[in-house]
Amino acid sequence: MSNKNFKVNRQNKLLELATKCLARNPNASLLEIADFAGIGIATLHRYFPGRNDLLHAISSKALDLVEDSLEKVDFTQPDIRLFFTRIITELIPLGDRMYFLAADIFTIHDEELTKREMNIAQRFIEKIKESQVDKQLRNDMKAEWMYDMMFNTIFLIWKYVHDGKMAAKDAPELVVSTLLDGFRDD
Amino acid sequence: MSNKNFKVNRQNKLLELATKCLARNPNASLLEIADFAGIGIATLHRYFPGRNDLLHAISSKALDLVEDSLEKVDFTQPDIRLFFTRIITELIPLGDRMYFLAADIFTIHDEELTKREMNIAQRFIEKIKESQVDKQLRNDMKAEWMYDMMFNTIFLIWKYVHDGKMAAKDAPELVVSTLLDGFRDD
DNA sequence: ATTAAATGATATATTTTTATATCATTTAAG
DNA sequence: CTTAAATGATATAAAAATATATCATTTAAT
Repeated sequence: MSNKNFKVNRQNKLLELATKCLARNPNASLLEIADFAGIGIATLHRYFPGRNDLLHAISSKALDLVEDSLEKVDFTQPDIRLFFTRIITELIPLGDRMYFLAADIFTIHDEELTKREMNIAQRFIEKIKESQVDKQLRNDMKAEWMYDMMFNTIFLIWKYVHDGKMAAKDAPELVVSTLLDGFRDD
Repeated sequence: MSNKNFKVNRQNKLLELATKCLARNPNASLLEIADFAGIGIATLHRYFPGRNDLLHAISSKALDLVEDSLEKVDFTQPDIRLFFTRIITELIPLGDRMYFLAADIFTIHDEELTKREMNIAQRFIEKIKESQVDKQLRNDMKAEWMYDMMFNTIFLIWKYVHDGKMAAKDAPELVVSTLLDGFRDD
């Protein structure tokens, strides 16, 4: 039992390092990934039989993290600005472990993963639609578009934080204000 | 002379098809690219000695297209909304030929290309800064951020148009309004 | 301390990708 | 029509990536 947990933790650590390596160079070979993680190529193959298995595990883990984040957020929060701030504050620290949900390259065409992604999207889109009904958000724009913009913007701010162009603590406010208020001076 | 133009046109056509192929599958092999373009792998190598040469040419061509688009746009247009609408209308039809400027995967670490990208960015950033001074755009946000958001949003709408989620003609207004006005209902 | 499992290094095999060479056929120009 | 260049198909070489096997060493559990 504790043995199994040890293995699981090691696997998680490996996943995290593999993710970081691939975020730096999406074309990294398995050998490069193993070196980066400080393990032998043989061990990498023991944990993940093939490249696809690794990519799938990374994607799945990324979805785990997002799902966990959503658990912590109150979707009944009536103020959409507070809601957005809360969720984005939660998501930003996930950093490059999220890279994979954005980069098409890694998209594993897997029914289960796609389904999970769609479920996440659906929760947001419904929340957005509610806010459209009660006039907090514009009604002349599709909720799906707003959702995609939100995630797209989060990916952009991740890069900013990663590149040191912005402090993580300032990120949520910038993202929320950009999305809700736009660039226009009023 | 006309012989040379024939070759150049053929090369352009090949570049376009290669780009489309890579946009669909960024890990496409050279053989897949050649097949997609309906030419032999030998011919592909004749035009582009190696994979990097091809990627470099694609990136360069993409920058050509953006630069050409900028040429058509009046940067002295004082109304920033009209300016944004104009430039985005110009950029959207470039479609997946632009994919490469967004996807990190293809980033060729090439001084010349980086320089050209930076020049393009600089023109926009200066325009944005001017609009901040005359109170058309918010002053509490870095111009660089607005620029990155703009391109990021254009990439997103490209996907929408490509996937048939949106008519190309409706795209510019949505992008401009999203960026300038935000999601908030007011 | 002993034992069994896991690991990393290494060697090696397999597969895939990239690159080059050859040649008959097609194409464009004069 | 003739000629020279360009092309695509094919073969093949070279390189890179992926996968498997072996084994001495390390590690964790008892």
